[in-house]
Amino acid sequence: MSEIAKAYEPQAVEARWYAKWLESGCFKASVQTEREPYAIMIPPPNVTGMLHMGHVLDNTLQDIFVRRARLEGKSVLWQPGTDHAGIATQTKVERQLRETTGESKYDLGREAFLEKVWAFREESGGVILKQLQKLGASCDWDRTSFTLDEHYSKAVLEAFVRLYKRGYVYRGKRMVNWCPATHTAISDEEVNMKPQQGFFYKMRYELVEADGERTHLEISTTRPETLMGDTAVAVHPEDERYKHLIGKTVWRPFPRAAIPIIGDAYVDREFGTGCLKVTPAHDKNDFEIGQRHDLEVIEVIDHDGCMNALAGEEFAGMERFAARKVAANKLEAMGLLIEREPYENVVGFSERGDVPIEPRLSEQWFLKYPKVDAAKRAVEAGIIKFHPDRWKKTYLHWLNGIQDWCISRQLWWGHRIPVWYRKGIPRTDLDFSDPAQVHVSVAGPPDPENWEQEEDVLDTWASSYLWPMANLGWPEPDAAAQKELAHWYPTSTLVTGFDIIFFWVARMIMAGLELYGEDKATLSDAEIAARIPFKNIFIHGLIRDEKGRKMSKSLGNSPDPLDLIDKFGADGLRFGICNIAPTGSDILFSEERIQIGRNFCNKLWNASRFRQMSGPMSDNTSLKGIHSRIQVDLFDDYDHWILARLGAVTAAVEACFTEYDLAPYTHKLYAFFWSDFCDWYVEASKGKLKGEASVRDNCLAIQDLVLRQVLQLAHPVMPHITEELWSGLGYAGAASFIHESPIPDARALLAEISIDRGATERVALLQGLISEARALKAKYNLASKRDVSVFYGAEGSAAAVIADNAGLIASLAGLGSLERLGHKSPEGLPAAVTPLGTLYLDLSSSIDVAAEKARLEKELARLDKLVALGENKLKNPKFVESAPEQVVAGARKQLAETCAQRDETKQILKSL
RNA sequence: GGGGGCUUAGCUCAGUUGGUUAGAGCGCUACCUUGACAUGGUAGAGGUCGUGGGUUCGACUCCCGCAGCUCCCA
Repeated sequence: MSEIAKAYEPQAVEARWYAKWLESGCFKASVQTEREPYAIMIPPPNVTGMLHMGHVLDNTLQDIFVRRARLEGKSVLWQPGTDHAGIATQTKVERQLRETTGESKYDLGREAFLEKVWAFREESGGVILKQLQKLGASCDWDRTSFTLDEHYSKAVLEAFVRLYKRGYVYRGKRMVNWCPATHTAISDEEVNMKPQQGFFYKMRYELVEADGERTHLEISTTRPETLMGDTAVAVHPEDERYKHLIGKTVWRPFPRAAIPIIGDAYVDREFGTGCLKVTPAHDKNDFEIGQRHDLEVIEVIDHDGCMNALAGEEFAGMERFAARKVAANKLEAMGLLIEREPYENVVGFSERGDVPIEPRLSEQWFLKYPKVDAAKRAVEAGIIKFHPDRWKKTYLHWLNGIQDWCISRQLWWGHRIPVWYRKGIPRTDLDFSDPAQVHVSVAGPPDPENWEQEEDVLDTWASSYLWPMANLGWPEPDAAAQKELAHWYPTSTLVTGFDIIFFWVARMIMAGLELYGEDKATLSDAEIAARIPFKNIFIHGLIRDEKGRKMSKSLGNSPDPLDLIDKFGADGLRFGICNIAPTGSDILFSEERIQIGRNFCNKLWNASRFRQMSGPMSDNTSLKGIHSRIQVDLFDDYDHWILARLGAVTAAVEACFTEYDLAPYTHKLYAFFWSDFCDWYVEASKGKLKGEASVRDNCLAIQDLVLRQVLQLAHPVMPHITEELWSGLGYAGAASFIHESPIPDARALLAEISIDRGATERVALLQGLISEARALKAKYNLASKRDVSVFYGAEGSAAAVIADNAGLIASLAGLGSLERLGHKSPEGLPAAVTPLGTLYLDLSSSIDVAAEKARLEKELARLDKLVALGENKLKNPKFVESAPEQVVAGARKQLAETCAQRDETKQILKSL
């Protein structure tokens, strides 16, 4: 125990305790079967990423959960790690390369380029984890995992091979989102829709054989550069204007060719002219129409976004947007362009390359999702729970419309797909069912010289979807890993943002259901429960700036969390961010809004310091010891009241964790500590601390109990300062940390202390009286005077309560004297009606009668309204009959009190 | 077009199965440096809970319609 410094300096305190925690192995996870297991797998941040506000929120929440679990005596694992972030990392290194040596990855070749990426990761790969430590994250760092680690890679390839053998993985030519800038397929989730200003081109396609008067069809499009790939024109089969033309042909202008007119219900008759040009190679919907009508697929745009030879000699090699203008001009020259109408449409942009994506037909690897029904069942039956619950709708909705997942990426940085093709056979001629031609295994073929490996790598999500299993030793756990799996799998809680429910959360669930255990077609609920990767999913919002905009580098609206830690302390930032994180979807961030965290740290610090200054410190090393110093027979009303409140806040915080509803956590803690304890209890204690030793020591013991509990309640959200004060106030025995003492629940906390409920009610009345007395003084500009005389007009029990607490009232309200009115006439004195009778301000000087009258009349009007409200309610026989007794009694009591206050106010008014 | 969410004080949000006279933080106003804390204290102003119906003794809360905002999917 040492003297608490005057000012709280978070930087020094935080660094010191974090180092001690690491040194003492406080975060180390170990299987202790006698304790309840609790495990969280960190959502792996990008290995080369930097800490941003989203990480701060996500990891603060996880740290809160695991630190609370440690306080509850559980056997805790928080697994850290990073993912390799295929496309993000690769493009970063490519850019670096281009800027430094001017080389491209092709100049270096695959192997040498990958060496560069590994070097980059060695250099910057640990940064984000170090930043998490600054935040106070209590991960078991010795277990830090990386998706390209040897053991992890093995798991990824094993999963691929198993899924392939079970028929879920296949190679196919399909429409994908192609990023022409980075030359890879990307997932739907990596496509951002942006409104774009363009033109709606109306053009004419001549009929091969005129149909009476009609010589052509008018067709609208935003993409004339694709017309060279048109292989049909579609109309709605029931469109009266066109349906007789179905089966006839029109001329594609260039390269000139006759293409069929087909009928397909996909066509929207209201949209444009009702005629749709069909380019199966360059539009997802057109491709599907093409499949239905067996249309030819002509690719005219290459992987780099440039036109190819099939588009015609004059277009070959031309960039696609240049080609758009040229194609339109050419149509115009041919007299086939009717108009260019300015038009805004929504275009998908590649998140990585920031260029419009090109729907493109390409050979890719796909995964048909396994265990979709079981994945739905798991959530519908509550085997996995979303918090808040409503996110399960989003999850189920997605699973209901699920489409095969394109898992291949045309990148080098990632898990190279474990498929080998026999040399000498053209890829297009391969028979995938023949193992002599296509080899699929983790180890590769025994005669590698005769094979060449698939060039593509797996989508990063197709590795991170194994995160919970693979980090605990799947698929080949050794003896130790088997114990860990048995202990911690399924993990307890996944903490993540709603934006990755689809591409991470749902996929992890399906992976677990399919791969964790034997190959089984259908699963019972018990099997589902054993295979799922986690039991609870805690979904939080995304951090936006105070105007609701997404945080981004280009807007410059994203603060550096490390700056914020410097400014507010890690604990301050954590408390602040947690305090403004509602269970809704977005969190509007501003520094102003998290100052509360720093202020709360300051308050906690100073209240602790004040305790130390208030009187001698006794032995605080055990809860039992503190209990033994508390003597209920010495309690006054405030002592009963504060302990009742302490029990209530303990139970409320516990409920936050059992119900996964963290929103009230910081709010309840703050309200209890700041208002109940500091503003009322400590203030009320000040007199007692100067009085008799037995009363003083009892009061100090109660403060010790409250502070001890508050530190433990607050520890999950503000670990450093609570650890510091835990030791500073002497709660730590020899070298013990705060989390090593199990947090008592409300029952254990109050053990043999029986709370007088009557006392807690009296305190509420006294608070009302004191507030009124202060307000009365303030109205006469006497707020700062501490020698004001006040009379009270109460009778009976109310008078007794006032008399019993006269000293306290005088001290809290700043009164020189508080006396019973007796026979003295209150006429002309300013008064305030309180729950404990009327107070009169003893003013020797004259008062502003008009102002006083106006004030009281306003008050009277308010009371009249309330009385009418209460009377009407009680006059209604149905209310009296059907409402619960308590509610009716409460209404009666309230009405009586309000009536008394009204009458009293009337009386005062009359006497003025 | 399909689905979700939101609408409560100037701002950001709470409000637990319907039950007293709707709360907090910030901001604002006035007063206060009183022996923990000005990152503080005391008091105060400020809301017909988006709108129109319905159910009920009773609706911020449940149901339906409408309006506005927002996100996701196509």
